Amino acid sequence: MANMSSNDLRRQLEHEIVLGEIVPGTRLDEVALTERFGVSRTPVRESLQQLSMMQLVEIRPRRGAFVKKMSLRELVDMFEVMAELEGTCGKLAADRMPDDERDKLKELHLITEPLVKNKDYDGYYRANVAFHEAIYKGSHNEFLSDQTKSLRNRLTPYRRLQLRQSNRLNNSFQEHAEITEAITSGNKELAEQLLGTHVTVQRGSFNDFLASLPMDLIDQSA
Amino acid sequence: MANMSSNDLRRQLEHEIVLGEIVPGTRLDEVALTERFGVSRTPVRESLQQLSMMQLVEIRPRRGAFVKKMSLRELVDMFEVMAELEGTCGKLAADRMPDDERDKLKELHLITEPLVKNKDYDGYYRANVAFHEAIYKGSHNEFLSDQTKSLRNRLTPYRRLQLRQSNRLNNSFQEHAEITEAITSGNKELAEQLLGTHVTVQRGSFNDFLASLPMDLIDQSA
DNA sequence: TCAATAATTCTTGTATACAATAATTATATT
DNA sequence: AATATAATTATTGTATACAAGAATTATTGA
Repeated sequence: MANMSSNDLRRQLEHEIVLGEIVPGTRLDEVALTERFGVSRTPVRESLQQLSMMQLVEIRPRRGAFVKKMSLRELVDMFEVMAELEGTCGKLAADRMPDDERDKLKELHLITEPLVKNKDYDGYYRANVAFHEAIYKGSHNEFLSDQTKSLRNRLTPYRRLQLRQSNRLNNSFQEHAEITEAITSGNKELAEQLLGTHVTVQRGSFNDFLASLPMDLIDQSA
Repeated sequence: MANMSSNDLRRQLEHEIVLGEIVPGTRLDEVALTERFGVSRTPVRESLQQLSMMQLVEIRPRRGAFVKKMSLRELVDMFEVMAELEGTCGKLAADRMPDDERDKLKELHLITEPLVKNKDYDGYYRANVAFHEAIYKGSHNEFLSDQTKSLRNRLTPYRRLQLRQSNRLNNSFQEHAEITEAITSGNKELAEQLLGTHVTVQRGSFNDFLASLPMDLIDQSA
């Protein structure tokens, strides 16, 4: 398939970076990628250029491509924007979701109850993604939905561990209940407010949020 | 200078697309760009890959790169997000701007008064950009500021003509006055609300907004 | 004359070659 | 032995070469 090699490569690397399989800061050696994917440097370089525009990779002239390492400041800023975007999605979803989508959202929430009970972290993680993406789509603004999803992806490496505690799971489930109620009942102000605080801090303090970040992945140069 | 050729190329094309010098839908021929910039296809292609990730260019496999043409739906969605981002910038700026930035904002607003009087459309256009960017920066959230600026750029080709009427100029000036007052006085709710409506509709109707769009630049395929 | 198909040309996508700079290792000097 | 400098190696950035698919033109047959 044509031109797909550089796009495929980009998607694969994107996936690995977002999932934290390639740790922030790692150098992406062109010839190494060449050998790994069995292609020449041309598509490898094109995929790296793409990733650099997605802000997932930093290209330092004449010294190579590196998986982007966020500073604490950058992360805090990004989480703040994420909160706004999630809030906006919730506000619009509360306004615009048709009945079947509201039912689906309720369902997506309810199926997580046993996952919380069984402390199925991986299961809850996946269900959580589905729940939130249903809200993004519920905004019926595809651009907003894509932007929010893309920002979520960029923050994922820094959040993976956040749900790995039983109390956080319970907390998240509780908040989802309120969010679901707000959206399905069409209370857009409440939906916006709940989702705005849900992302970042899980109703805890800013210090709790900071403490939840994996400091070893964070750029301390500045 | 190293690796700068593909980045320079990207920046130059980005500039021309944002300013509408290259009309949406135009095909970007690789060899033509090769000849124009006096470089080989490699940096040309790399810059096109970059632009495609910025959503300014659409690469159709095996048929080339085209300046992205937005559909009406996409535009409406993007303007809706733009309104939210501007509002958020305003809200945060009202909270976070130090005194000197508030003074600077007042000044940026006041210097537009003669421009409005003299119907200096180009001058007002530039001053308007400066005014809004001061608010973005005032949010003291660089990520938000960058995102907002980038989205504004993507929408620019579809807004260039919006201020080309005397009544719109007056209207914009009047709204800026209120926005400036809200931000400098720290009224964040008002700042958010005013900026949210300022972007899109200039307090007019949705139909007025639609009518202001250059339909010839808009993708009608869907 | 028009439609369908074949031949040709053009363009993209990928691989490779070459040049320039950075990184590394070796050598020399104190 | 340690540091500075030179030589070597490796890696990036750009140009070119080649292969495959799309677009265009020419040709054939009704």
